Amino acid sequence: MGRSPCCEKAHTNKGAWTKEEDLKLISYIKAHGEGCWRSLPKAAGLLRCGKSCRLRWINYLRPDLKRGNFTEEEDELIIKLHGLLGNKWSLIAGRLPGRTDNEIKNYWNTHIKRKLLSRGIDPQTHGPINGGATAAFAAPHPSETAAPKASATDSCDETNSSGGSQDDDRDGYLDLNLALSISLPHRSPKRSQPSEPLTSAATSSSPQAICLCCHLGFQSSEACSCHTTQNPHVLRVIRRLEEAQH
DNA sequence: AATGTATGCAACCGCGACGAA
DNA sequence: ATTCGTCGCGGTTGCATACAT
Repeated sequence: MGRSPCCEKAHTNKGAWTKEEDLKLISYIKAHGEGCWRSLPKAAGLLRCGKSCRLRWINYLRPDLKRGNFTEEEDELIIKLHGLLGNKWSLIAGRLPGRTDNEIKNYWNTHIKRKLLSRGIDPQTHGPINGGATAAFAAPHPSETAAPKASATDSCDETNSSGGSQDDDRDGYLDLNLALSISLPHRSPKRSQPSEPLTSAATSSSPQAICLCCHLGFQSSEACSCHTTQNPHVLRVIRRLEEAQH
């Protein structure tokens, strides 16, 4: 039972994008918006698969991209977020306006890993390279657990009652806005209908609408800004966390 | 100047999640 | 409840460039 290919590979270009292809993609999206990626290439006159178009747009052509070097503040933010979220590059990117998950992932692998190693910090555990001492950013590492999404929430609910070193662990995050009101970069209309009831549920009526920082026990801190978010995607993330718990 | 090696980045691949039928 | 199509994510690859010898 094989999976059908995402596109007709025999008639698609691969590899680096040409200026002409870029222009076609940009002008099409400017005119029609980010619609269905699968049909976009044909409509735009591109011999590319939809995935390739999406990637090119998100990682390179989007007008709101920053480009350029990462600042020291961005470095530190990425390190902290990675300590909390693990290799969830899209979530990390959501906290860094103008940066893409791919860019951050590359930057992590080429720069920050080395930076941490030079500090004597293990880039995966965020703890000291030698010795099993408590990690510098000791939030449960999603990539190290069997159920990453559940672990993030479990760490909140369970450690709140069990105490432990949670308070110590939080110290590294207190200056972070962890209301993962992740401004997921451009969702397709199909998946983020403005008319979806999620918005209102997230902001007012639903008791389920609790931001991740609340889940992590930060609701009494300045880090929590769930009450300010209007982003329906917040609830999407939260809902998944909720589901993972049950 | 030529060659080898390291580095950085763009792009691809495979898989899981999700919604619609 | 199941299947199918699509999207998005994370890991990996491969090319271009920089740097060293």
